[in-house]
Amino acid sequence: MPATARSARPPVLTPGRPLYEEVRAHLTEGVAAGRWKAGEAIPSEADLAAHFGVAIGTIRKAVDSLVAQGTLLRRQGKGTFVTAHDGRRLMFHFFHIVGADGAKAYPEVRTASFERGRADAAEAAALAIVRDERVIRIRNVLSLDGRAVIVDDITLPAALFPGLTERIFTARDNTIYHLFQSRYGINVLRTDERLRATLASGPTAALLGLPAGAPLLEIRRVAITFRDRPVELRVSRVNTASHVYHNTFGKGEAI
Amino acid sequence: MPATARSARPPVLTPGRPLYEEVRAHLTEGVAAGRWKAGEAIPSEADLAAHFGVAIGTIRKAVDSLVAQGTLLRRQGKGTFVTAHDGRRLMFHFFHIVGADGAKAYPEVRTASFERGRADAAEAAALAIVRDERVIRIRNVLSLDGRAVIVDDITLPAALFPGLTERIFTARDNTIYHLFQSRYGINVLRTDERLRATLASGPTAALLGLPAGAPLLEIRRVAITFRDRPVELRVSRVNTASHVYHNTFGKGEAI
DNA sequence: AAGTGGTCTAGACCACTAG
DNA sequence: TAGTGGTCTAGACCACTTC
Repeated sequence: MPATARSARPPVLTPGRPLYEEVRAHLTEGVAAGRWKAGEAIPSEADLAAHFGVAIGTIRKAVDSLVAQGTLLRRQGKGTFVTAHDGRRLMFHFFHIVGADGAKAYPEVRTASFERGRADAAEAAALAIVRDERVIRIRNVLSLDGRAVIVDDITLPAALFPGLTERIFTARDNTIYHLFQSRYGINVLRTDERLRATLASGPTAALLGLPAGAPLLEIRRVAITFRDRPVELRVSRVNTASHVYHNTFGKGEAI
Repeated sequence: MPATARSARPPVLTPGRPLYEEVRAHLTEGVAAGRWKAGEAIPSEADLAAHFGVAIGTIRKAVDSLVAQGTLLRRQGKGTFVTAHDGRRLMFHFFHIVGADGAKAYPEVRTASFERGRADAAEAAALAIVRDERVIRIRNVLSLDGRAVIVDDITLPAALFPGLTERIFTARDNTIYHLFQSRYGINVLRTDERLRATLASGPTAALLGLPAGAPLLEIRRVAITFRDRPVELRVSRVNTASHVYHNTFGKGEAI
């Protein structure tokens, strides 16, 4: 069959852009809409090819990009699955504090406060909501190697997290992004971070056991899901006396 | 022709791993060895397919990964080129300081000192050289919007940069990584960064016009080329009063 | 018109997982 | 043994660049 003679396909694939992009968009929509939930398998490549009326190679190209993006996960012989945020996957995808020697460390989290309020101007701008919209504010203290090292101030749009209580929040046995996903169907796709150096003061200094004037690394992170929707604002203050923020650029594997 | 009946191919492709990985390794080797220089075109996909004795689709898969890695660059209708570090490509790939409002800014660079010396223990460890090996130390002051904001202390293994003088270094009209590439054939593939918060003191404070005790963001970066070879150690100290370090994780494009 | 990369097809066989 | 993803082929046509 020549490449141009496409057979009839149930879902309308609007022309103008490559088929694999159409397929990719449909798959992404399916995940975002919860048609396939985190950890579940999507249909086999052969089924998808039949469903969309395209060759299996086109399906593979679409799935490839979603695997690269982190939305899907392939397991040879088993199937293709929606990525689940358990198993510490995003733990280290989005947590970049390591020991000064580069050793990874799992933080121990304690929730210091959990309150409801209304968005101020900065929060509203970061979360793409209107001012005075309801938000949830959480303060966590993270310890590494038994010492308090990080203070996290988290702001969530309350509308996205109905029924979230301190009890539910602290009872989670996994990362916060896993909670987002398992309870609210929110997949964090990417984060945007801005880092500054500041000086310790007030309650933050006290929580970290530091004198006023000690240097702190401040990380202002916005977590983003499908359709560029911000779902979380998190301001972290890190004592970098014995831990550092670690980061690599470029996907170059050795030859 | 069935998939298993491969025709004779001049370069021996060792079995055991996928053909496209073999091809990828050969292409990477060619770039690393300078067979095709930065900005030059590699052979066409059809030529490569004939040369390696594989299908064009296999070549495409190998090239795809090198394009994703940033080593190669495709231009439809023209060819596939070795990425050149001019045109500010790596400028913003590896320079992450932006205005507090997120606006990109081009730094103005002034070289404050250029000296030769011998590696101390920390430099030797970071650059994978032996202690007391010859190094070049450069101190740059970077200004954004007319104000000194960053002090860079750069350490280079002298063996990798023969004949590098302050005159050559400061005469460059482009980024330092472009100089690495154009004069020494060194392609920076990736960087490893560790960030801490520190306090301003001594000459750094003076260069930035800050009082002692002001908070500074310290970035310790190692630049890495093929075969995981470190080629540069750079310690940057950034005044984040009106600029921030910006960073995103996750390649998620909107649906 | 010729040459390049970009998309897509149809089908083969291999490697892994499960019943 | 059946079903899944992983690799690879051979060839078609399209879109872009250059002459």
